[in-house]
Amino acid sequence: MDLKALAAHLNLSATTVSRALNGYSDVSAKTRQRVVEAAQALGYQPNPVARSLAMGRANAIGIVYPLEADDVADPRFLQVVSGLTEGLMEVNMDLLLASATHKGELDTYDRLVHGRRVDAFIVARTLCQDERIDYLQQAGVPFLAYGRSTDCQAYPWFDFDNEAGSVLAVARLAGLGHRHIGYIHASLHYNFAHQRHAGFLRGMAEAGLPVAGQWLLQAGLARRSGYQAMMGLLDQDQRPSAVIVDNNLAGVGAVRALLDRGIVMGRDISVIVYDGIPPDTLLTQHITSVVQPTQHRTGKHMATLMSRLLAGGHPLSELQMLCQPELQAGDSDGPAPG
Amino acid sequence: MDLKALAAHLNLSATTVSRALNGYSDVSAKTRQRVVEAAQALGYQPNPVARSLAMGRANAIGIVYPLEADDVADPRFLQVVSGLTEGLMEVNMDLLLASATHKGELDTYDRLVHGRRVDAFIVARTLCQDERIDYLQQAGVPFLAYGRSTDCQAYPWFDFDNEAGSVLAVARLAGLGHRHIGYIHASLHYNFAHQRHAGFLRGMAEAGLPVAGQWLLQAGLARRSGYQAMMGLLDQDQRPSAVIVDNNLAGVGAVRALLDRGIVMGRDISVIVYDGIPPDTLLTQHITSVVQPTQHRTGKHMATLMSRLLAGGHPLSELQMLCQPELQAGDSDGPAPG
DNA sequence: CTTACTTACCAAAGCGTTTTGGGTTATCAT
DNA sequence: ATGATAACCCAAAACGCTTTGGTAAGTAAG
Repeated sequence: MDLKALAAHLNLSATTVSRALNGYSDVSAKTRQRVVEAAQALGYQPNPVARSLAMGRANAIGIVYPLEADDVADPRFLQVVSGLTEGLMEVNMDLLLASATHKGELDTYDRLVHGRRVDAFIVARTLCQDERIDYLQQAGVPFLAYGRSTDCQAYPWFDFDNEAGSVLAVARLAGLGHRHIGYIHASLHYNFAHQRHAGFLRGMAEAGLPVAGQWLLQAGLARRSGYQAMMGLLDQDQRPSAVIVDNNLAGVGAVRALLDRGIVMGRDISVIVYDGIPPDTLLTQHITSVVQPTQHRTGKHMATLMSRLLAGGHPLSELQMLCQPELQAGDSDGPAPG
Repeated sequence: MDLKALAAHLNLSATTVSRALNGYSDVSAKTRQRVVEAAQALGYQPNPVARSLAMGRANAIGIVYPLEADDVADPRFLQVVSGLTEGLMEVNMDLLLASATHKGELDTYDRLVHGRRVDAFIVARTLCQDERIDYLQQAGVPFLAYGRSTDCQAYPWFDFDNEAGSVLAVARLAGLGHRHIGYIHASLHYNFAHQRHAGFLRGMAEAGLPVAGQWLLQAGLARRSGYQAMMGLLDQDQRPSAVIVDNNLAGVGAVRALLDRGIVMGRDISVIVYDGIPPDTLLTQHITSVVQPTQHRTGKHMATLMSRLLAGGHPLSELQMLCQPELQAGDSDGPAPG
């Protein structure tokens, strides 16, 4: 059942049927209804390939993920993708997944956009200085960044207010009387880590607390790495009475380290972790967390931004979205000792 | 740079250029080389959309995953997808990701295939009786199953020899002198669980060992569930001296339960887990495991099968692939006590 | 020197839409 | 009545490729 057949069945031209279905105004209400009903009844579905060819758009967006990165295995990624596909479906767009070695990532963008397979990209895991963004900007390829880079004035992005999240966390601990607060963070090349780190410093300053260099530890984006960082912290002569971990991967490791050492969270030490602790880790305590919208909602938000981007005509302000984090209280923190 | 432009540049017809590039035999070697070189030099890339329209194929395959399932978060899924995209890229196909609620899953297939967005599907997490497979078979939509259903004669699939894997595991434990072997498994509606379970029974029979019903426990596909199952096993009056867990999600939980109880693997109890234990779990021991090709290689294998399927003309035997598992020795098992 | 193949190429007809640039009829003020 | 305006509708071109059904030139066989 193609457009021509439908048109013949209705004694109309293909043009009119097409325009009726696509909401053009030069079709009478009566005709439009007739068309829509017939399309429904006969189960007509436009051929997206023909559509794309005629319109010069692929009606698909691409997402490239690096093959060898630790975070390929990050389940959260898949959840974002899930929300994304759902949102894109509503505007009749497809999501194309491509993989690339880190080295070949730019080539992959090139191939996809040059080959007109996708209309735009989503760039995930943004770095402070991100060559992918530089490349796409310079090549004039539309994209939406999941996370801002340092210089983010000129392109669309979706991000969390990471700085505010850390300020929130510090304020909570300071309110509980903590004066010695440690901080475990991912590589500051990741902008989310950079922002959260900045927020930590600002929060400490606002609370009038000193920042101790030896309690500022960098960990990789991996559970084991967080484990080691926390162990390192615990082995120091002077321990902080509270610790913030800037990502949940390292957070899981950090919490496990405390358990292994028999240190009770909420009593012996206070812990706040970003993004909570996923239930698959078999840790029973409720960790006090800085939380953001669910990954799934995040995906839907990005779909919205994406459709605006492709529709065109939206000012940049409507293509940038900042989500405020919240503090979710658990029982992993408590009043400072003494 | 489109085909016509390239043809004009070469003083050839578009037909000839197209046929030269697509390996038709009615082009002289000299001309073909000239064309290929010019295409290379001018950076010509065929427009896949136009191509698809002309050929009546989408040049894309679809993979639908359920939104609410536990295993959306399964990192292994993403790794398979990674290998898949890589393999498909080589044959110039795209991977389209779609999500669906379990309820709406069949509709999604319908929409994608009816809308000619994809040429074929990959069906993952196959059940013994799988309505998706029934549907696709009956609808005449090409697909490749990742895992067989019970009745798997008539369609293409990729699978592991799960039964052999369990036989291997039992034989190893029996060889170590174990006579009392427990088994924790996922829902037998999953065919992989069914097959592994059958293999367990066969292995026990072949070793002349009795199967104790109270040591045959079902757990969900989740770490917590495996934790609880192992705890249940440990709380019984009589404990087995060895346990096999049929999936690594439950396996992680089971191992954690042993650690929490202070039971030392390899000394107090022997443990074999399917698919190993991912490094993100912060468990230090090397668990003896039934292992399969990496997820990434699995994906590439599936890409191969898929391209055969779409090329047509291959007998079913070349569209079905069974991988043999191996036993990877660790230090979580040891001789039976006494 | 035909006849019959083979080789190397090409014009034109699709593929199923959207878009362009009208055209026809009714409506309305003049 | 008449020109202008609006409201509907449509034929044909375009999108960039593949495929069909040739033709012309060269070669081999009769």
